[in-house]
Parts: sequence; structure tokens; C-alpha cells
Amino acid sequence: MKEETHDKRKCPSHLSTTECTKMLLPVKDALDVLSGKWKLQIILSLTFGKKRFKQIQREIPGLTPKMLSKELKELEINQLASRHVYDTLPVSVEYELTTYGKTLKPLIGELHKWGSTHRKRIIAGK
Amino acid sequence: MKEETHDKRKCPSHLSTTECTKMLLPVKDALDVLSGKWKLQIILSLTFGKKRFKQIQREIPGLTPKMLSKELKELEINQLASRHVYDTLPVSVEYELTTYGKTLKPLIGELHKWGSTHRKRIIAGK
DNA sequence: CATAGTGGTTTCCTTTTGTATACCGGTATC
DNA sequence: GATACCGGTATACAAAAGGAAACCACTATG
Repeated sequence: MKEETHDKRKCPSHLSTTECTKMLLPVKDALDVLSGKWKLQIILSLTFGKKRFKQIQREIPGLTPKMLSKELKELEINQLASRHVYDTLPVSVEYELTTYGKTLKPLIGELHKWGSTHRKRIIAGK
Repeated sequence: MKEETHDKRKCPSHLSTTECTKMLLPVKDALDVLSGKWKLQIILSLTFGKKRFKQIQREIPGLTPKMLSKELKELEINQLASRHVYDTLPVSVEYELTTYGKTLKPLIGELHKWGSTHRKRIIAGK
């Protein structure tokens, strides 16, 4: 009797289950962009201006060149950071948040807001 | 000559580097709460009402009982979902988003918003 | 008695993620 | 000539996350 009828408790009436999960794809995209052990710290570092490779590494204790290289590549692929090579000798390379990368700020702000109250709630024990 | 002076390009003038990274802790907390391959889908599922264990599992293809169990425990620990055992025979267990869990909605909304435009931008190729 | 459904746990395995360490070509410094 | 800085890469390994399958006690159905 519940053959083809849509269960409203499962999904909003105008959406199929697959449409629901499709809705989650953009959320996962946003999450992916910020995921990784060092990405937030790197983004924060670039928030305060252009930085060179070793400079970032020095600022973030424990960050190995391999990870820094990898995370910077991901930021570049997502067009959040840009890489500029200057043919000085030896070459110098500068990384910078793109204007697009700066659009992350309000989002990170929201994460910070929710995370702060959550942190208080959990640490408080109740 | 730049001995003890604070570099404004590294961190805002009123914050030390360690204070900066401390600022990131709440952001990481928020990210952690939503991380994990299945958590978003489970939260979405619970958004539409109380659900039983097997019911959630049936709704989300590929989700094994081990993972579901683990993710639900994490949601419980974070007070985002609650678990109710009814001593029917055999026992039935219902999971539900707490009112606190529902405070995630606007945050997920923001992630969705940013993620959508990002998805378009990256898929478009530029 | 066999089968299926309830809410899970256990064990073993693979994949992903991150760490540690050494190394590269080039230049500048001691 | 040895050392150190630059921007990384390569190799090997450890830890964490996730998947597959079997299993548990219990009940209800055929």
C-alpha cells in the first residue's frame, strides 16, 4: 500500500532520495576544499599577505615540505591561491590568496562561530 | 632591526602567531563534526524525522553497519543526535536529530552556497 | 526447523593520509 | 672547499579511515 507513494519522513516531498544526496555534493565540495591537516593554517597564513615557500614552512611548526607542496597545489587547483615565480637567482616563489580565495572568509567565519559555541558546549560537559 | 617588532603581514598586529592558530581550533572542531564519508548523508536522513538503524542503512546505499554505528556514536558524543531504545521485542532503536543538531542547518546552508558556486567555477574550467 | 528481521560487534584487509629522511641543482657566504 | 639558503622531489614508512564478511542473541513468520 505504500508502493510508489513518497515517504515524506525520508525526503521532502518534492525531492527523490537521489536528488537529496545530489544536494550534498556541493557541501562535500566545500568541505573538501578545507580538509587536510594543514590547509586551514596555510590559508590563514596567506590571509596576511604574500608568502614564500620556506616562509610558510617556518611559520607553521611541524609542516614538512612535502605536505606544504601538496596542499599548495590543491589550493592552486581550486583557484584559491596563486603561485608566482620570479627569476631571481636563486628563484623566488610567492604564494598569494586569490580574490576568489578570499571569498572563503565569511564561510570560515561561520565555521568559527558554530565551532566556538560547540567547543564551549562540549568542554562544559553538557 | 626587525628584532622584536611584530610583522603585520604575518598576523594581525594584536595577535601572536600562536594566538592565530588557536583561533583555528573552533573552525577545525566544526569541520570535524561534519567530516567522515557518511556523516552528512546521515544528518540529512535524520533531518526528515526519527529513523531506526536499519532504516538509515537501507536509505544510504553502500553504508555498512560498522560505519553507521561509528558515525552515529560520534553524532551522539557531539550531542547532535540522540538514541532512544524501546524495549519492544526485539528491541527497537530510534535516532533523532537533537534541537542542538538542528543548529547545524544554517552552517550546512552556507557550505552548500559556497560549494555550489565553487562547483560551477571548477567544472566550468575557469 | 529454516529463514528473515532487529541492532549491532568483530576480524581482517585495503586505501588514504600524513611523517621522516634524504636528496636535487643552483647560488651566496665563510 | 664546506656550509647554508632556496624551492621543492623521492622514497619509505606509520597511522588513520574505510570496506567486506562473518557473527551474535533475540523474535517472528512460514
